[in-house]
Formats: sequence, structure tokens, C-alpha cells
Amino acid sequence: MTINWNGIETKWRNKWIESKDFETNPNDKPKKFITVAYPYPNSPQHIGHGRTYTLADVHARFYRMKGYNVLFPMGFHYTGTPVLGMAKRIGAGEKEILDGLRNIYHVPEDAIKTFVEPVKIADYFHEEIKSGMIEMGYSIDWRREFTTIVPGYQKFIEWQITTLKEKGRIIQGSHPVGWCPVDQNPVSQHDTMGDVEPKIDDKNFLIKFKFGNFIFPITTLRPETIFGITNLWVNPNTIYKKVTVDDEMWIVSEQCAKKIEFFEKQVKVIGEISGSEIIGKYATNHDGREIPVLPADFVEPSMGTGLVMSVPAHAPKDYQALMDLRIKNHELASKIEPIPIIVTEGYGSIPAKDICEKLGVSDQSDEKLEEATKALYLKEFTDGKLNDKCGQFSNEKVQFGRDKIRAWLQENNFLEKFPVLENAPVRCRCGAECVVKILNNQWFLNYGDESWKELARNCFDEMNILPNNIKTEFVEVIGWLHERACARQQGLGTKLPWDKDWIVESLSDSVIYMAYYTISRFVNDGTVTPENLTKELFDYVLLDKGDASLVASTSKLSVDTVNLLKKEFQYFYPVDSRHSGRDLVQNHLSFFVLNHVAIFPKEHWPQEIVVNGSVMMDGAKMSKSMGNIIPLRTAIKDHGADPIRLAIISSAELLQDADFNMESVSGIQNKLESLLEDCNAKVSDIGNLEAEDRWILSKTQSMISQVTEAIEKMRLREALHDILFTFESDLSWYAKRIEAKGRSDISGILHKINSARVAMLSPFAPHIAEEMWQKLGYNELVSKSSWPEYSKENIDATAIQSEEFLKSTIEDISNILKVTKITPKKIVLYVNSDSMKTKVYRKILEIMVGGQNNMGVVMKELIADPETSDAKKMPDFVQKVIKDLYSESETIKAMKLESESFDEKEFLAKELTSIGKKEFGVDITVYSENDSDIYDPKGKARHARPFKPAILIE
RNA sequence: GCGGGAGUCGCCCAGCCUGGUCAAAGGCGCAGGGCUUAGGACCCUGUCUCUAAGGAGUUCGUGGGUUCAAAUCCCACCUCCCGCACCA
Repeated sequence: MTINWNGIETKWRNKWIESKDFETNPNDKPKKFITVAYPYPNSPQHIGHGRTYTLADVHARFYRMKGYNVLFPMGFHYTGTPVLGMAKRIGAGEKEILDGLRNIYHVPEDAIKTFVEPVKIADYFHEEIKSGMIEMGYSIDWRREFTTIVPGYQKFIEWQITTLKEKGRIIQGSHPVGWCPVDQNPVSQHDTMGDVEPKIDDKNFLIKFKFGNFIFPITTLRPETIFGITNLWVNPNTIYKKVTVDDEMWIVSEQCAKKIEFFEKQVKVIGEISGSEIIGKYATNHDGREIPVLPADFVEPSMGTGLVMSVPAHAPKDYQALMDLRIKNHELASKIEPIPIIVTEGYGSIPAKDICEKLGVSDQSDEKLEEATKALYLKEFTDGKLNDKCGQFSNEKVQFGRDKIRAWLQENNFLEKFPVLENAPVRCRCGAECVVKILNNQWFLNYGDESWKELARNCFDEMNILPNNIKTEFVEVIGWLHERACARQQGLGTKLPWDKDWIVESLSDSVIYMAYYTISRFVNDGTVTPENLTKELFDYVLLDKGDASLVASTSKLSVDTVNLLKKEFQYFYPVDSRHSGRDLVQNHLSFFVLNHVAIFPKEHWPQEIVVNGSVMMDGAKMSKSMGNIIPLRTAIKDHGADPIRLAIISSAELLQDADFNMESVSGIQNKLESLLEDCNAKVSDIGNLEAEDRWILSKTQSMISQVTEAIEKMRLREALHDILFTFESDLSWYAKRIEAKGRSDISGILHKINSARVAMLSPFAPHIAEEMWQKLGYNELVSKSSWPEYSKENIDATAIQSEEFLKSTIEDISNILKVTKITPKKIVLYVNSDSMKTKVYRKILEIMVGGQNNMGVVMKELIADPETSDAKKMPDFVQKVIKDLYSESETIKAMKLESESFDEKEFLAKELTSIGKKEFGVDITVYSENDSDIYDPKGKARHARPFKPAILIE
């Protein structure tokens, strides 16, 4: 039988939609509010995106069956800049992006035509993604859907950001950004050629030297080396500019003069001076020392200020340049000696000299100098210590001393920040080379605030984080988080209410929006309009502040409506579970918590975060350039939604990267097909239970308990595994037993088992589970049925334990046959009947179930008890029993202890003969050790131990 | 550099928190058998080494340690992956 997946899926999806099953309103039942980070619609979703949503959907469906009133909503995050960049590129007719849209995403031509308008791109992919979600069978309440640029949402964001400001969480300050001087805009990855992220190095500094009335500003990553300066380097072939910078006069390269204009400085060129004119003169450093200026060709005017300070003891390039001059008998250079200021193990007094000699550097143009610089820099940073040349900082480790020296210089106006683009040159898509610009009126969320962090920590302490081992990462993130820009100058979104030049940044308008799901339903159905959503209304509904009638009048709503909104929010909040990918741990998920604790009272803080890993495709990372992206909708069409859901879930535990491949999809399809075939309507009632019936029914019970617990901890792979495979091996053992006995009266039992199994499968594979449920003869939907209840009373300890006994006996026989390669003519079993052995066995069992495993201790306890003191006569037996019991689970041991009067001989004689005959093709005879008519030609019987019959094979 | 994570029997991947149920689940692959006109699918058996009695030996990145007992706990080391911000 081949399943028409899409056909089945459409059929059941329509039933769900018809019965409005997933539309959730407050009622008397306990609620669960499960949310996933909404998507940014600038491309169709692929299988990787499907993972988070699928996990959340399983979660939601599970709790629905457990009897909760589950709200699982969805929105679309339009806020941000990527679609702006896309629209621009599409407008410019860029081939690369157009090809991508046509060939990878299969966007129709007439849709592409509209894409010059950014919102149209978002609108198109919004619908595309939504369709995919519906086709995947996600149980979403679509009545609450919104995008982040609709007026109602914007009202909500205005309220959020105003509230944060009122609570003192927002501050203003300066911040460096990558900037396009032509477009007059900040640039991010999406705005640059080759999609490079402009990386800003703000550990770069400028140190000021006096040169008459002028200042020589010199950039360095190592401010501590000022103590070891011997000279400055200037390129004799460069014409430098004399410029006024605010109220100082600087000498810098032309390129540098342009850069510092973007640092909020008033810059004016007032003259020129050539490098050769400066050479040979002296500048003054911070402590008044005279520093000579020497020539060096390696000085590039485009780097830093176009001037370089020389620390030959610690900078290989400086050392080599100095040596090169000495070789040419440069008079001044010959007098200069390196000044060592850092002591590092493994290096002599002049480390730069050591490393240059070690690597065999020939001259200052030698490429090996890069390597030397890097190696020495790192080594001195991690291991080096400042020496007594460094005054008050001597004896400090470099990595700590550097910051102190930096701060000290800054205080005394010898140092300023000089952020640079680490990966320069970065080109804007317009072609211009990007610069670093310092924005001085940027708005920040003050995540660095210790009191705020403390609140977040409190929240994390009480929150359930799944999987638990990612909790430490959250704690770390909260630790190092500091001010974060919350506004930007372009892109879609909501304007800052108090400063309309800025738009609320996209990671800041997506942190508490789950609250808006409780309101959006009423906006969407017209109960309220965006104009009604006043600050007073939000305060009342979300924070329980103010008075209903007052709020009603300012928001122009009835008191009833106002209270309806409030009731809805108070019913559904807090968020019970937030699902997201692990890449969002360091930003969205942490901000989600920080913003909740800043705005809401404790009872509305999030309860749980579930983090999942990403999806790989055949072991490789999915990427557009690799061409291995499979759009989710294509995959659904080709393989069916359920197989894809299961393939995603079954390939890895929560936090692991899941590997998606077609083999696993088809494996799952086959599995589901055979499961469907196994589902038949009940044709008989359950009659008298035999041993194997009691066993399989007990197994079903423990399976239910196991699966339920696994899902509660979101160990979905494990749960699915149990449903699909562990169950299978139990059932096949059962089938074997049934067949050996020639029974045909088990359809009632199988029906019962399959019902539980299908019900548990339904959150994972909801469509096909409905089909199975129908085949099982049910008229209602499985998604509306109750989760199978686990009851301990239905577990028959004796049945489980005795079936294990049967299995292990058969295993022993097969083992012997395998090793001896005998073809058996006769199999004889001898069960223990010695009452002393039984007593000792039970006593050992008792001791070991109590947790004691030590042979010596067990023996002592045995001897101490007069009932079992004879154990000292049979140490071999005791040792073997302990060993037997080591390899048994705690539950089996406990069960053995529970089932007191178990007759091994009767059981084996009754149950083993049928299956034994089938397995080994001969009759099996069972004797008791002390039977008078015993057949025991080889004297095997005395080896019998409780639950371990002796075996004779002829 | 800072922070997080991983290394398991051909491959993928469980187990580690809570030590004994672990020669270590499951899937894939491979080998043999069944089914089939054939192929596919499906089912059974095997898949570290040795073993003519249900057993033994050597394994979980490397080296130490704790323990009656270590894949699991502790220490050190090696290797690899990911994130580091104004970007969704």
C-alpha cells in the first residue's frame, strides 16, 4: 500500500479547520500558552525553520490532549532592514538576487515585479510561510495573527518602549557603527558588497604626542607600549595635512583627516607638511621625553593616522625597521636602543629581536613579520608582565595593565578611542567605501545595569530551561550583556514616540509581543480599533494599573470591553513555554526575559524556554550558496508533512543539530505505512488474559509513562523512538508468543494497544494518526481524544518479571547452541528447588534492592541472619547470584521481590514448551532439581539457581 | 581573547546529570536467509575479538585519579565546532 500523503493531510486539515479546534478562548480549563519566535519573511521557510515550529506544535498538541486549553499563536516580524536592501537590489536589476528568487524560491515573475517595494517582499513571503505552516499541520490559532507594522501592534510597541523609558531602562549615548558616507546610512551585512558584516574594532586607540603647537596622534592596539617608545615612524613620501580638530591642531594623513570627521569632530584642513620635513625632528611623549622621528617606507597613510610609534623591543616590525636603518649606518638610528617593558617567559630581554631571529626575518619588507607580530602580540598579552619601566603599573600582567594604562592616559587627555573597520575595506552596495561613524545620540536599552541583570537572574532561577544544560549559557549572557542600541535610522517598524527620527530596532520590538496575541484577536475582529489602544488601556490591561471606567473613557471603549481584554490577558499570561533556535540564546531569548522582568510583575514572567539546535542537510550546513536548501512546502509536496515532521524530530535530541536526509524520510514513510496497516477496528472483546497478554498490557502501561515523561521534558526524539521502535520490538515478541501458541483471540488486546500508540503518535504525526484512529473505528478526532492515562495498578509485576525470565532462558539456550553449534535433539531444563538457595536468593535480592551491592557486605548480612547463615557454605552461589542481579534493572529486581510465590517449573512447562518448540524445533522437558523421576545424565541439575535454570542439550 | 558545546563499536546518533540494568539502544550501511518473475519494499539473523555449554578478553579522544565497580565522577592534556552585538 502506498499512502497518498497530501490527500490524507488535506482531508484532516479541513476537518480541523471546520471544527475550529485550534481557536482558543479563555475557559474553565487550565491553560498553556505556547509560543515560538515569529519568522522574518524575506524568504520562504526551509526545513531548518520547520524544526522549531514542529517542536512547539508537538508540545501544543500534547498539552491539548492532556486536557489543557492551549493557545498556540503566530505573527510575522516585518521590522528591520533586510527587505529594504533586497528591494534596492531588485530595483537595480541585480542578477544574483533575481536568479535566487526565480530558481531557488520559484517566485512568480509578476510577484517579483512588485518587489521593488520592500513591504511587498514581506507580504509575499508572509503568505508563503503561512501556507507552509498550515500545510505542516501546525495547530495555530490564526485569528490572532498580525504583522509588526500594523497600527495596533505599533501602538503596543509605543507603549512598551515608553514604559521602558519611564522605568529608566533606556539611556542615550554614543556608539560606533559601520557607515556609508554616500548613502548617509549605517550599513549592515545586507548592505555591503559580498554580504560582509562591517566589523568594528573598538580596542584601537589614538595616543597624542606634542610636536610644537601641533599634536601627532598615533594609533595603537597596545597602549601599554608607550613606555617602550624609542622613536616615531613617518613615511618620507607622504604629504601630511595640518588640521584643526575641535580646538586642537593635529598633523595626520589626508585619509585620516577624512575618517575623524565621522567621529563627531569639527575638522578643518589648514595646511600641509611633507613627511621628509618632519623626519629628524623630535616629538614629546606623555612624560616629557623627546622622541625622534625616523623615516620608514612601511608606514601607510591609509592606516590609522599615517604615523606610527616605534617600540622595537616588542614590535617585530619596529625592530626590523630600526635594524635596516642601522645597516645603512643611519646616524640617529644607530644610537637608539630598544627599551624592553614586558617580561615574558620563553623570551629574552628583547622579545622582538628573539622572534625575528628565530623566524629568520630578512628585512622590513619580509612577509614573516606578520606572523612574528601576531605570535608575539598574543604571547605577551596572555603571559607577559609589565616591568619597572612602567612606573605605577610595573608588575601588572599585560592583559590587566593595558586597561589601566589606557584609562590613565585617557584621564590625562593623552588618549582617545579610534575605532576602525577591522575587515576594511568594506564596500557599500552603492560602491562607496564604508567608514566608522560615531553616533552620539543613539538610544540604548541599559542591559548593563546590575539591578536589571539581577531581576533577570531571579527569573532564570525559577524558570524551566530545556534542555537544562543551556541554562549556564543564559547566566553567562546576562553577565556580559551591556547597553544595546534599541533604535535605528532606517527600516520598517515603529517610530520612537519621543524622537521620530528613530525607529524601534527589530530585536527590541519583539520581546514582549506575546502579550499582544491576547489583544490582536479583538483588533482583528473589530471589537477594538488601533485608536482605542491608548497608553491607559495597555497599563490597565497588561499591568493592572488604573481604573476601568477612566480607562474606558480615554480609550473610548465600554467598561465591558476593557475588562474583556484584561480578562483575556490575565487568563493566558504568563507565557508557559517559549520555543526558539539556539542562535537566539544570546539575543532574543535573553532580551525576552530582560524585558519581561523590566515591565511585568513577577506573576507574568515567562515560565519556560525551550531551545533547539539547527538542521543540517545530509550532514552539511544549509546555505543558499551550497544550493542545498529545501523549501518546506516543496518537501511537504514531495514527501508529506508527517514524514517530514518525524524526520526532523527523530534525527537528534533537542539541542543537537539535526541531520535531515531523504533516507530517513522514506524509512519513516514505510514505518507509518505499516503502522497504518496494523490498525484495524476491534472485532472481539478482551477475554481471559494469558501470561503474554498481561505482559504486553503492562508493557504498554510503562510505555505510556515513559513517553509522557519524555514529552514533558521535550525529549521528543526519545518519545518518538519509544512509540515507533521500542513498542515494535515488544509487539514482535508478543506476536511470536501468540503464533507459537496458535492463538487467534487477541484482536481486542491489539486494538487497545494500538489505540494508545496512535494517540501518543498523534502530536507528532497528526494527519496520519487521524487516519489510523478512523481505521481503529473511532468517530471522533484523535486530536480531540485524551492522552492515554498511565496507571500503576495496571502493571502486572509478575507478568513482566516472568516474561523476562522466559526470554532470558531462551537466550541462554540459543547462546549454548550458538557456541556449541549442536543441532539439538532434546532440551532439558532443571529449575532450582532447594529451599536454602531460594531463601538466600531472596535475602540477597532484598539487600540489593536496598541499594547495597558490595559482595562482602552482602555476605556479612547473610551470615548475620540465622535464616540464611548457611550462605557461608556456598560462596560461589552467592557470588554468581550477585552477578546475575547486577545485570538486572532495579525495577525487575523490585518486581522479583514483589512476586513472592512464583513457580518456575509450572511457568516454564506451560509457556516455554510452545515457543521453545517453535524456536528450536524440539520438545523441551522441565524438571525440578529434586524430582524423583529426573533425567539428568550429566549431573547438570545441581547448577540450577533461582531464575536461572540449568540446561542440558543433547 | 571571552563565552558555550562536542569527541562512543564502519557512519549517524543515544547513554554521562542520578556509577553497577553497558560489549553499550536505535537508524543507516554491510553479510546471510525469507518473500518476489526480477528489482524495490518488507520480515528474520548476524555485524569488537576469542570460545563445542549459557563464558572470557579488550573497548567509549589521551593520560592520570577516586571507587568493590567508571562511557558515566574528579584532574590534566589533545582535537574539533559555534556565538561575540545594533543583525534578523
